Amino acid sequence: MVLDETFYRNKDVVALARQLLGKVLVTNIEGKYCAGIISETEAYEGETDKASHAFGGRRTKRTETMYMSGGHAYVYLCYGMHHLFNVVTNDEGIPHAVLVRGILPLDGTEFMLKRRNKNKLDKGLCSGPGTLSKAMGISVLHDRTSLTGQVIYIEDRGIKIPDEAVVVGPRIGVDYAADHALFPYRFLIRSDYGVLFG
DNA sequence: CAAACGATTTTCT
DNA sequence: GAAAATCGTTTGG
Repeated sequence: MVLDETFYRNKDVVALARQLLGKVLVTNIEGKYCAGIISETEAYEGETDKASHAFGGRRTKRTETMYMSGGHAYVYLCYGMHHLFNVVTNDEGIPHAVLVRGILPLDGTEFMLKRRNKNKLDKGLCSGPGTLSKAMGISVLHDRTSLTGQVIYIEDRGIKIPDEAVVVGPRIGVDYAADHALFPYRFLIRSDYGVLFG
């Protein structure tokens, strides 16, 4: 089934980040169908989170997307060259979001390889927030896209990730957030957990 | 209006 | 392991 508003409006962004593991991210971009299992996420707890763009209730043209109601895409450019894909959560006015940092290729891998200029499926195809966006065809053009539409959405295909297969730890690349960078808001599927490729 | 910088990736040593 | 690539957003004058 396709996840709907009920899922995205969850008030606990950290719990939602955990629940996204094992869900399937689908894109229909440029007429190409691609899908992958979400394997790594990070929660960004809006106004109270130093690592969030919306810390302290900051509202700018860019961060405005995060104040939308849960179930929209927040995509922005990082380091001048990487498009990072986030899922906006909670109700309108509350800037919570989950950064998707990694997926495991499922469908449309040929398109992903082409977009990434690669020949064969390797571990690095979609293993970072920038590379997965590139492989899936997601760019800043998709900022504010509804995740309950046809272009980008997330499905539950019944894949369950047990707690013992999940690694929880501090977030990456947010050292500037001092103590908040240490919060255990990062979730990833253990690399040796073989639901997928064994 | 100018300057600094970042929720990163790739490449080279 | 280190460093470069690269540009929109944000911040300060």
